[in-house]
Amino acid sequence: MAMTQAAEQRYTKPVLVAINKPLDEEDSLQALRSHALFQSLRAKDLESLIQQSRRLRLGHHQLLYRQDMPAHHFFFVISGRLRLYRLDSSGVDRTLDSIAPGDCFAEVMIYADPPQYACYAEALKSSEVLMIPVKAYRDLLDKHPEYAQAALSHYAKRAVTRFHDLEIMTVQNARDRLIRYLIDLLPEGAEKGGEVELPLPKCLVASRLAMQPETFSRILADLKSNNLIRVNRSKLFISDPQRLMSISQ
Amino acid sequence: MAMTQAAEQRYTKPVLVAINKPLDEEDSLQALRSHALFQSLRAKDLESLIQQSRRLRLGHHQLLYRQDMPAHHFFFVISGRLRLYRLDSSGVDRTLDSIAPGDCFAEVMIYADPPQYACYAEALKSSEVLMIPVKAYRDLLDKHPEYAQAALSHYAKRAVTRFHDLEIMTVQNARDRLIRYLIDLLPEGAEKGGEVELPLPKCLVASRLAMQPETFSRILADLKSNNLIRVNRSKLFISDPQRLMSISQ
DNA sequence: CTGAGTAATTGATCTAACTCAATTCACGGA
DNA sequence: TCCGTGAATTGAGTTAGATCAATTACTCAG
Repeated sequence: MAMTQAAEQRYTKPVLVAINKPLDEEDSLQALRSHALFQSLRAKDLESLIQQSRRLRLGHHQLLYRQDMPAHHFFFVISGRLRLYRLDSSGVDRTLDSIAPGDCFAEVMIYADPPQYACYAEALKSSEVLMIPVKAYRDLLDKHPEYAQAALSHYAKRAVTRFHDLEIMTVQNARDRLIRYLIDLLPEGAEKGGEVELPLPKCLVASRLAMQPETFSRILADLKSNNLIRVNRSKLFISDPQRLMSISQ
Repeated sequence: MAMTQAAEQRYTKPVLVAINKPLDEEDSLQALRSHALFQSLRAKDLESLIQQSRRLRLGHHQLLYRQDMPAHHFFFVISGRLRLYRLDSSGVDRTLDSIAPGDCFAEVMIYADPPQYACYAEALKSSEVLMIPVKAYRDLLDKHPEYAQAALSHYAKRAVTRFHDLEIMTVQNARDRLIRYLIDLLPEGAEKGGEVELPLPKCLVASRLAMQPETFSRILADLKSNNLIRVNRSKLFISDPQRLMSISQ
């Protein structure tokens, strides 16, 4: 797709350049403390980890890393939003994941061998991320094996999520993939219905679900005309998830 | 698909019934010792874990567990082959993974909450698996946090694999998904070409790749007529992976 | 506030892949 | 070894979704 090839050109330059901003005045890192990977850490250890990290500010569409780059850091999103995507030889851009504040990404690099990024990561709007050295976290776990529990639990969850994502993609038709994707966006226990916000612009959700933007648009229009959803920009209201699911078969 | 609905009926009964076969005469468990999850375990601890486990013999098409069943065990494959699949409301059977001897599966259940299987598991031919209590392994890690390192590494690898599987499925056309799938089956460093064996019957590979068996068959026939592959039963010879990949675009 | 550039929508083809159907093949069990 | 049942293949017809094209609507930077 033209868009990302443009991005390719635009950001050939200095990926991973840190801003040496002090990290003491930390209200925005509150969320970090409650993340599964860090919540069991003693204050002192977390402090030290943060000291070794750098805060990065990313502009709209700015590239953070490329696929196959050696991976010396993983990331925690402080604010904004990012996406992970792959680019293949013919330049087709396939979106694989979107990442919200409070999430970690590329954290599997802590134990990857060889440690290199499996995809591109770019900011979808201006964002701030914490860039944590893989080595620092590994050293911490080596010194305090008891911290591994939380990490294990997090990794297991991650593997389950990816498995579930794969499951959706084995559904053979575009409409049903989209329906399942939407239902997964609903918060836990919203069987009565609710509003969901697309974590990506529509054309990227389409890419994530292996369909064309036109197809995405048409399916949404169709669901709308059948009163299965109400659409307002990137916000969708799903009144009856049961019925929506039953359409999917 | 009719097949698995039949399986549904055939095996309504006693899933997870163990055979109390002594596990001392262990040559076949050699592979277990070299698995990432167990290789760092001291002999005594591994012994104890095995003592708490049961060896299960599964017949052709026998169901091991169902999706949504509470998960008190995870599994190591001693011999044979299994597959993981989902069944949706309309009875469509979607294959998600195949598992070979030496592999573990459902091991993410060790840290899942709630611990319940995310899919069905059935033997593709007569197989033997070791059924390991989740609690036993957790207790072991609680007692010996130093063992967590290996587990973390394994889980990270698993997450990366799933991510890669997802990546293939975001490819929009059937032919290219199949080509990438085949190339991934090639052993590391077989750029010169080589033989791969399909880990599943063709109709299940088709399901895994979200296409119909007919489509799978036609694509294979087409690749064959273009001298891109040679087919012999479930064995495929790929003479020039580069060229195959370049067809895919 | 305004305009440029991208995203979203909608319409009109076209084609890859699905469906249905019929035949051949191969594997597992007796 | 043979037999039966499900797997694989091949053909014909249909359709979901891709592609191409044109318009409208947002978004963001100046």
